[in-house]
Amino acid sequence: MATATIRDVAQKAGVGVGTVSRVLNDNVSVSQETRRKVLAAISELDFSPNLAARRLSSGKTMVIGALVPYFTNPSVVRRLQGIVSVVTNSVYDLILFDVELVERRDEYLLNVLRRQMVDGLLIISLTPTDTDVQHIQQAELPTVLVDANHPALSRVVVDNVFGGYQATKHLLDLGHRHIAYISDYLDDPFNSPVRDRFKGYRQALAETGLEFIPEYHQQGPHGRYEARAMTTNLLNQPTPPTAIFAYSDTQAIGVIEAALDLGIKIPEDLSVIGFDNIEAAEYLHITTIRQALYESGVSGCELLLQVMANPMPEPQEILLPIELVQRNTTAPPIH
Amino acid sequence: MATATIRDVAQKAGVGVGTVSRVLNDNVSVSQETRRKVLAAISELDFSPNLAARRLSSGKTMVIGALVPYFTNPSVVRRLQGIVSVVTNSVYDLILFDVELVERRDEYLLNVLRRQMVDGLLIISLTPTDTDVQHIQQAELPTVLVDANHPALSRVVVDNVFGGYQATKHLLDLGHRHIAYISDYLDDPFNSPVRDRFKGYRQALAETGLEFIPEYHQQGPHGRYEARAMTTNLLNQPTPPTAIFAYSDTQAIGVIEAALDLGIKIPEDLSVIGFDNIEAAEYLHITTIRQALYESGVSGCELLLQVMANPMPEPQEILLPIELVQRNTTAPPIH
DNA sequence: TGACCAATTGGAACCGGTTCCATCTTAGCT
DNA sequence: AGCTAAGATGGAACCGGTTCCAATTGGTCA
Repeated sequence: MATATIRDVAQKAGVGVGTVSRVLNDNVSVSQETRRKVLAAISELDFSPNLAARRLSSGKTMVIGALVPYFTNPSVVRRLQGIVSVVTNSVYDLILFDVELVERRDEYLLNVLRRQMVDGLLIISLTPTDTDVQHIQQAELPTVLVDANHPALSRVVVDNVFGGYQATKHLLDLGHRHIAYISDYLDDPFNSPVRDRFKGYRQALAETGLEFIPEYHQQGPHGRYEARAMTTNLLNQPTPPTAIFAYSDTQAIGVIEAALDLGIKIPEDLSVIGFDNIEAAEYLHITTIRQALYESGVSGCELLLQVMANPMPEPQEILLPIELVQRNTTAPPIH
Repeated sequence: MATATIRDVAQKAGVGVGTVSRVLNDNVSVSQETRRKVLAAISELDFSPNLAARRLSSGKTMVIGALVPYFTNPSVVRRLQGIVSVVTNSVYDLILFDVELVERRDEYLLNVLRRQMVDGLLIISLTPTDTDVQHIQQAELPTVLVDANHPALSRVVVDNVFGGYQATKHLLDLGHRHIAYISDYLDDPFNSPVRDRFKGYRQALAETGLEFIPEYHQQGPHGRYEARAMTTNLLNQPTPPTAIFAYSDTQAIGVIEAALDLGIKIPEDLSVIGFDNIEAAEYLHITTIRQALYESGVSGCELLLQVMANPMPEPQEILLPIELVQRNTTAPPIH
């Protein structure tokens, strides 16, 4: 069956197309009787308005976009789950843009902006440049950052400096004095948390009067295997660290595996603390800094819906709490 | 800036709108010189074609839909990651429909079909009813099932009966004779794997001359906590099982936690085998049946793209292999 | 040289909604 | 009774692309 159009409905109901449109969009003035007739015609023809046409004429897409980096990253997935839970209960649909290659990030953003693909945009764990922000503002697209920061955009963030500080402080409090940090590349322009946590790490060290030892900071691509390699580097040094702060739980798992390989006991010989509190951290009893991943998605999406409904003059910031979760991978050093 | 339209481009380039459209869609006959002029005008005006308009006039949405149940389920996430990896490298965008409530499943499907929201549809882990299939065929929407089965639709599947058989056989081969199965509700019409694996379980038992003991089958909502409760039920029986086959790794984790609570040692006192081989199974060294989750998403999406490009008269079936992964949660029974 | 054909191009019609404006009722008020 | 205002309705114009048809141009061949 060729799908019915609004004109078919109008004809069948004996009214004009404008009236049918009014019935479809409720709220406007249509008499009871007319509405009844139109609804009857609609159900008789099994009519459902064509989305593309509706979008073109109304200028609204009824779609929210989510720009995510590395959809394979468990913390990103968790945030997305929060987003999905909110979108599912709204009138919007969700379109997913996965940025696997940082070089293609721009392309995506511009594409989304210029083609009016979405009514609102969530950017996850990708710090936008000033140029990006300019583009966004020019396009007047409601946008919310989740786990990324920019003064000109609304955002849901966590105090990563404090998180890095807290993780390091925990190790210091246990008595460790040789504390390493393994992380993603510090100079990744789109990853600001990696720098913030590093800052917190150094603050805690400085506060205790410890010097920062460059050899104790290893950086590389994100991932379990990469973390494993970095850990081996660390543990083969003349004075190996007695504790390792990993930028993410995923990396902490790599650290643990490397230690296992080398016959180094955790937490007796080596303390490990991660970050994020992904599910696997719970299974493996990894001490970590919990951040509200799922909730960040929920809040981010709720904030976006608000901004879309009535644009706010000032960008909003929602700060989510973090918390040390002590489990079984940290303990005082032996000597 | 009000975004430029194709007519603005036409005017600036001194050509007709048809010509601009031809340039945009390549392949048709446009002279070198004209093409150059048009492209110049396009870049000068920073023009990008409006998607809604393109969709309306061409009838193509350039969007693929993915209908998934419980986006929080790790195996579903893994499949989706496979899908995303393929979609990202295609010209299509991905729209995600998360069905949290089974009752709303129909609503989603009909909505997607009738409003021509997508050019192709992937249905993950949701077995469609005959009525659903009728609707899909009526709408002539290219559709591929992933981890779900229906003879009239193309699909990517795994032999779940064999999987259940293999898991149970592994336990039998180790010498177990009291083997329980914990699973989702068997009568969930949209979850056929749960029944298939159960069938395999019973086949293996029967083949060994063992009777099926109803008390050894526990069913309930999917989840770690629910699995924990079911395990406690099992282990408190007069003759508790010496081995448990869990429908999913997530449930196997619940089983392990319950055993830990009760001071029951794994694998010495209790063997546990899961299904799926999600990442956590690797971390926790759970013996399981590996199915190619990520690959199922990849193949499913590739198959869909094929079907969309040139519709096939016959529905295709791709059967992915499964494999026993022996780790540390299964061993021979003590007595 | 004239007929014919292919390549190129312009632009109207169309996709199926929304929206605005003009028109027509009808009730309310003096 | 006459006038006004509010409510209901029809339908043209519009959103911004694609596509088809007709027209123009230039080249080829007999």
